[in-house]
Amino acid sequence: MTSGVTTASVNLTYERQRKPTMLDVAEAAGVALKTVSRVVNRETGVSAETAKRVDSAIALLGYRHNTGASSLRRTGQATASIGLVLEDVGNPFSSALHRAIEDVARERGYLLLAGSSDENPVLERELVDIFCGRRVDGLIVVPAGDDHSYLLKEILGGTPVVLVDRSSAALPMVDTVLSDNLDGATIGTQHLLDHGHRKIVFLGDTLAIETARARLAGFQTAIKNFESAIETTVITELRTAGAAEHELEHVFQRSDPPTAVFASQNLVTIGAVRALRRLELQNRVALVGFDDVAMADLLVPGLSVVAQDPAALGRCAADIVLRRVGGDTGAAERVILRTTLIQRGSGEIAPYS
Amino acid sequence: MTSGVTTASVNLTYERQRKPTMLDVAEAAGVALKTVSRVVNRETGVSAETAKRVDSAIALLGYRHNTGASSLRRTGQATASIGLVLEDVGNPFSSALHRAIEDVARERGYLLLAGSSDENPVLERELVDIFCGRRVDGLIVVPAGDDHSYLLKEILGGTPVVLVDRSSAALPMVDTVLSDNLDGATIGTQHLLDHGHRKIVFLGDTLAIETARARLAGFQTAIKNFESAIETTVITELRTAGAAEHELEHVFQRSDPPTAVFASQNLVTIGAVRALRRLELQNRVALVGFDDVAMADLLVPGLSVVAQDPAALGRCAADIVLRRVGGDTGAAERVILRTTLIQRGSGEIAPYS
DNA sequence: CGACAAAAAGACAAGGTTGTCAATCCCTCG
DNA sequence: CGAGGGATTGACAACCTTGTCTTTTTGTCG
Repeated sequence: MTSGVTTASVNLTYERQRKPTMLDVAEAAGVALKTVSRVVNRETGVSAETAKRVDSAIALLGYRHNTGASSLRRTGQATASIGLVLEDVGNPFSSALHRAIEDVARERGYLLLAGSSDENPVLERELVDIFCGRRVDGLIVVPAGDDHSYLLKEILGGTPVVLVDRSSAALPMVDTVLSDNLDGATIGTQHLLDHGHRKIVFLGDTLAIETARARLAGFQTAIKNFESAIETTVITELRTAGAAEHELEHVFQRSDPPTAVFASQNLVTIGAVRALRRLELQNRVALVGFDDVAMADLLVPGLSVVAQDPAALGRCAADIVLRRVGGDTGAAERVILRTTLIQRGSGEIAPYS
Repeated sequence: MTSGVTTASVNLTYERQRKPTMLDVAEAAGVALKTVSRVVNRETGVSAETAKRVDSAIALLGYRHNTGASSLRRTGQATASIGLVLEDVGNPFSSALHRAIEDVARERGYLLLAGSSDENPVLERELVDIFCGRRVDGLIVVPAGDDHSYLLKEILGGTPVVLVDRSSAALPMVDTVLSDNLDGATIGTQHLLDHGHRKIVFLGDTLAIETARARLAGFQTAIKNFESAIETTVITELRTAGAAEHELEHVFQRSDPPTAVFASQNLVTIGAVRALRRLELQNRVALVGFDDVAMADLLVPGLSVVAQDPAALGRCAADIVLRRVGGDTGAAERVILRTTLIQRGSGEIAPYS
C-alpha cells in the first residue's frame, strides 16, 4: 500500500455528490450547452479547436454522459436496451441463453437487462413491468405458467416480444424460438426402443411447463409408433434432482423393474444418474437424458443425451427481437431448432434379461 | 388457436406508437398532472375517489410509469439499479454469483444490470462506462487485468464500487470480498502431502489473474512448510480445459511422473480429469481441484475439491454495495470467506509406488 | 472592400417526471 | 355566519439532454 494510494483513500467519501452536467462542461469550456452536446454525440459542425477544449473540460470534470436523460429527449425515446426474463440466471441452460443473447445485443449496441422468474408467473410479470418501466426497446421471455395474455398489452404498446424455449398457447401470433422438444423426445425414446428396451420409465418436470408436456408427448409418440407392446411408467412433476432420485429408486424396488430410463430434463437426469448409481444399476439400466449437462462425457458410463443448443436459441431470439425493434413488421416467426442425440454409453446399454 | 386470439394478431403491428404519459392520464381522469404523480407514487393527500378515477384512467390507457424520467427528476437521481461486471454470465461460477446478487438486489428494490468482460480489461471498462452512463447507484466488479485505477474516478464521483472474487493492487482501499484463495490452495495441497504425495503437479490459469497467483502462492506455501523435499511441476497460463488436458498428458509422458495433481481452477480441473481418464490414471493419480463443479460427486472416483461459496461471495458483495448506496461511509471492508475441502475420493488416492 | 454563403455556435423549448409552493375545498368551532 | 385549519388539488419550475431555429463568425469572390 503506497502512500500515494493511501492518500486517495482519504478522499473516499461516498457522498452522493452532484455529478457534472453538460452545463458544467459548457461553462468550464466557455461554450454553449448545445456545443457540448454536439461534441459528446460526435455531431458535425464543431471546429476541431472547440471540440478539443470541450473534450478537456469533460476530462477535467469527469463528465459522464447521462444515457437516461438523453434517451428521454431523443426522438422515439429508444433506450438501446432489451429485457430478458429467464427462469434462473444461475442455471446452466438459462445462463448459456443469456450469454448468447448478450453477445448479439452488445454487438449491436444494446444493453441487456436480465432477471430470474424462478418459474413463477408473478415474478415474471413483475420483471416485465420493471423492464417496461425502464422503457426497454424489446423483450425476450422464457414464459412461465400459462397465462401470458398480459404480454399482449406490451406488444400492442409497441414493445416487441419474443418467446424463447417455450411457446404460449395464449400468444400464437408472437415470435417464438423453440427447440424441437417433441421430436427430440421421440428420438431419444426411439433410441431406447431400438436398443431393445420394452420396459421404460419416463421422468419429467411439472406438466405446467410447455416443454415438459412436449417431451412427454414425444415419448408417447415413439411408444405408440412402435409395433410391439411397451410397458411404460410415467412420473412427472419432478422439480428437483432429489425428487427424481427418490422416485426412481422407488420404481426399481418393484419386482419387475424397467430396463431403461428417459429423463426429460436437466436436473431430473442428474437425479436419475444418482439413483442408478446408488442402486449400482448404472451399467445395467439404460439412460437417455434431455438437455446436455457439463461433464456428461466424464461419467461412467458416459451420459447419452438429446442435446439442445441454447446458444443458437439465444442468438436466434436476439436476432428476431432486434429486427422487430428495427422496424420489421413481418409476420410472426416460429423457429424450431433441431436437437441432437449424443451417444456416450448410458443410452446404448442393452436390456438386462 | 381460437378466433379471438387470431383477431388479436391482426393488431400486432409493431409501430412504435407514443406511449401514454401522466399528462394523458391526467386529461382522461380530469385531474392535474401532479395528482396522477401522487397516485402513481402512492403519496398521501389524494382522496380515495380521485385515486380510483386516476387508477381507472391508468388502466384504460395502459399507462406505464417511466422510471427513467422519474429518476431524472428525483432528488439525488438514484436509479435504483446496480451494475455487475462478471467474467462471463454464462459460466457456472459467475452465474452463481450473479444469481445471489440478483436476489439481494431485488429484495431491496434494486435492478441489477450485468455484463460479461471476458477477462478483458477493455471490455470491463466499457461495461463500467455503460453502467455509469445509465447512472447505476453502485457497482460490483470482478476485476480483470491489473489496472483498475480508472475505477477511482467512479468512486470519487460518488458511485460505490465493490470488488468481488479478486482484489486490485491499485485499489487497496476499496471494499473487497474474496475467497481465501491462499488458504484454500494451501489446504488442498497439504491434503495431498498428508496422503503421502511427494511429486505434485500444479496446474493454473494465467498469473495475470490475482486469484491464480494467490492459489499458486498457497500451493508453494504448503510445499515450503513441509519438512521433507517435494518435487513440484508448476504449469500456469492454462486458459481452457483443453490446454490443461494437453499439458497434463505431456507431464505424464515423463519417465518419473508425479503422483498427484493440484488443479487450481474450474476448467483446468475438468481438463485434468479428462487427461487422467484418457491415460487411465484416474484411480492411481490423486487429484484435488479448486472450486467445485457440478456432478463432481458422480465421477469415478468422486472429485475432491476445495470449494468456494459463490453465493456467499455475491450476497456479501451486494450487501456491502447497497449499504454504501444507502450512505454508509465507514472504512473500506475486506471480507475473506473460508473455503472448504470436500473429500470425494480423487484427492484421497495414495501415491503409486 | 463589400456581399454572400457556408460553417460554427448559441438560444430556447420539449421530453416525462417530481419538488415546491400556492390555491381551493370542506369542516369545525366560536 | 365567519374565521381558522386541515385535507386536497393544482400551477409551475427543474432534472439533463437533444431538436429546431437563429445568430454570429469565417472565408471567398467579385
